[in-house]
Amino acid sequence: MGRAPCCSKVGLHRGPWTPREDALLTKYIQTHGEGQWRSLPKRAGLLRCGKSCRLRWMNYLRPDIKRGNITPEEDDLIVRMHSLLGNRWSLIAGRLPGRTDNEIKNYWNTHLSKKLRNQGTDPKTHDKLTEAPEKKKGKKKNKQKNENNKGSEKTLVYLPKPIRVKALSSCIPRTDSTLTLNSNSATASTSEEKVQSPEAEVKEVNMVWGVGDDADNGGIEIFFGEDHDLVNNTASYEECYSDVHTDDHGTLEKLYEEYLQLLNVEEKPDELDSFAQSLLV
DNA sequence: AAGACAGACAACCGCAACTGC
DNA sequence: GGCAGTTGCGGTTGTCTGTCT
Repeated sequence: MGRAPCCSKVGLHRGPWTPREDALLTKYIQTHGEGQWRSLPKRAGLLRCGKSCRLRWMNYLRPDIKRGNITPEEDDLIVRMHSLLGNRWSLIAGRLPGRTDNEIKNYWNTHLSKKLRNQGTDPKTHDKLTEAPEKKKGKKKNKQKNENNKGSEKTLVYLPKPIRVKALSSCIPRTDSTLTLNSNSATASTSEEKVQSPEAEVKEVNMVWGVGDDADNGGIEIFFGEDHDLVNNTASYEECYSDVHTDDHGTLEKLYEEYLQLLNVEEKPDELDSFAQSLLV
């Protein structure tokens, strides 16, 4: 609180990135790896704030990013994930390999919310709209954005604060994981990102995630980690190093089903119910 | 052809969570 | 436990581009 925004320094570039800036950033990260965003611009010779560099890398320059052409299957998965998770774009993006939270957020705001509205579904709650689909507004654009919430009666929907997934590994690529589940736990395996350094040994690590007791807080926690012993002993997982092909409708379908399973695990109904409620309310 | 408008999406901002001291 | 620095997330805004008049 009260801290000055990191981009407030005068003399720093803002706005669209130039190819040269992209090249500098990419080259630097390929050599030195991600992180240290605050000092990165200076070391990379960029007149940008660290935040801007991080955003540019995460959303556009990372080698594993897939741009454009959201498939109908992905489209469908996004809608259904949104109905489960709400505006947790990073969680949704994490289940769509190669897609970023920003891209999904934009896609939602520009395409999907309209599409749902036209289908008579409230894009926020995924309930059926009682009124006819909103007519196309006339010509006000940006300025009108803020007005939208003023005039109309707002339905208050309680959404719990987003829970931050505990990262037990310092560098887990969010967008390149395949989930495999059994009935007791959710596990995932991931091929570790290779951007740290061209010289860096490419290592492949099994990543696991699951739901467990959070004894400290008396609740449930979701965790990610590098090893299966992070999951309870009964956990099993399949080794899966292959890339995820999101064109594969079956894979996306499976991901969604697995989420549903996660929310319906029978072993700890009370805790999981509350967990599920926290996501769904 | 030119201006107005709307759509799309890249980028920014503020804040919360995390981390290390 | 408190504080300050860093990172990540979601909401919002700015700008570019295509389409319409």
